[in-house]
Amino acid sequence: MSERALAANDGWLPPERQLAEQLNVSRTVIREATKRLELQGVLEVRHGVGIRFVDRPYAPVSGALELLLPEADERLRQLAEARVTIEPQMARLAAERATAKHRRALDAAQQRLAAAVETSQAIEADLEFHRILAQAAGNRILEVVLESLGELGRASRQATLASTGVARALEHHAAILDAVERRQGPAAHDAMLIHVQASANDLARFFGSASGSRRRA
Amino acid sequence: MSERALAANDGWLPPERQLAEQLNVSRTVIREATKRLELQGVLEVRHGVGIRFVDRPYAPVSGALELLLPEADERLRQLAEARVTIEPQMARLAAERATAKHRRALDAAQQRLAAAVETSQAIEADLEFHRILAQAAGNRILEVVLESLGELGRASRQATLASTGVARALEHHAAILDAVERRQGPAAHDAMLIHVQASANDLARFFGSASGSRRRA
DNA sequence: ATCTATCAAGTGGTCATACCTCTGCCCCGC
DNA sequence: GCGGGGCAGAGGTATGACCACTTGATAGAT
Repeated sequence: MSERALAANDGWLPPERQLAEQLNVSRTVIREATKRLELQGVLEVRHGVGIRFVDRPYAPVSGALELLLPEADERLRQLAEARVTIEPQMARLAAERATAKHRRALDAAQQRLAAAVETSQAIEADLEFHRILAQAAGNRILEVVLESLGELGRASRQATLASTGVARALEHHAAILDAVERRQGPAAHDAMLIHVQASANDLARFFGSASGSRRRA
Repeated sequence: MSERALAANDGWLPPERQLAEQLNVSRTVIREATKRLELQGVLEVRHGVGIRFVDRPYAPVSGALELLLPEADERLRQLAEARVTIEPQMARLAAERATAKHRRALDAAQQRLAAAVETSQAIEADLEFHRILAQAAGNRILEVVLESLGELGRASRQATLASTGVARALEHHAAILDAVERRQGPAAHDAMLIHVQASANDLARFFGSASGSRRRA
């Protein structure tokens, strides 16, 4: 418990054995602690490699939700519904609170989406756009929840983006972006509502189940 | 690995040592597993007593959010904002989907709130009302998220309920309940919006910070 | 007889040590 | 130059002992 202790030059922690000695506890308790922190999304433990810091506050949330809804199709339905519930409101907040930095980042994500050639790149750019919007909204709670939902729906985005192409997503994002630039909260809300409802409908069509349209918010 | 195995007559698991033997693994791995499951809200481990099953799918979520926003006042602000964002929408879904069973349970919670003498009883009845509403909405994801938020805001409810009394909460709940009975989604939405905005304003006043009113949803 | 303090059994929590498994990288042979 | 083998070091598991906490039974005082 001296000098640099567990300072971690890069994001890596000292080995478990060394850590145990530094903290004057047994390796057992170190292991239990790392396990907890891993589940909390603070650490990542890699067999044969080491332990490093990460920043995934959404990990516990997606984990819990995944465990909660094992059946993929019903999970996606509720996922889409949750997004329709939350994202438009969040877009409104984002439009009212976004700083210049946020707007630049949104712009960059939009350009990355336009330039994407691989589907995976498009997905990442799409997620990034929504993530920045959540950050701009200035509510960490909503941000983490949405991030978790995005994580759970990564696979579904694969399906929808592949079937409808990125053109429509680009169009929708542009409308949202425009509302944010003009600081028009309600407009951003409506634009986002259109966007997520379209995604929900795609998903419903993809699975052929019931569902349908939803009204205002 | 025979007979009743880890059947758990009541909700209790066999002791760790016995469990390890039954599953042919060391106690170490049993302990790591229980730790994980405890953090997932599936088990509760009590020193000197034993391990039992619980059902707290919201535990990881509240844990993550708590770790995310250590400062109490800012957390409560964002908490209130998140509730304003989500709960009205959820009330609308609940009004559209509630079964007779749900309506009876809401009624019971309402009566319990009216009959509460201790503040703690009132808090539980209040939480119960919102919980049932979330269940009626038929979206497990939103339900878990809201449950987590309720868990985090338990302390704040103490303050607001004590300062404003239960009378106003009863009134607001009655309006929501009425809308649910009549299956009026939008009415339920609006009634809930009034309710959570009032709570948010109480909180803001309680802390004397900035904040203020919020428009529609 | 009742109440209280003490104790003992059983539980999870920690420790120490040894060994297994996986990963990354160096180094040697080709 | 390149590819494969092996080595060092990381986390993963196994074991056996002991510590700390809860609970309830039990012996004692009142």
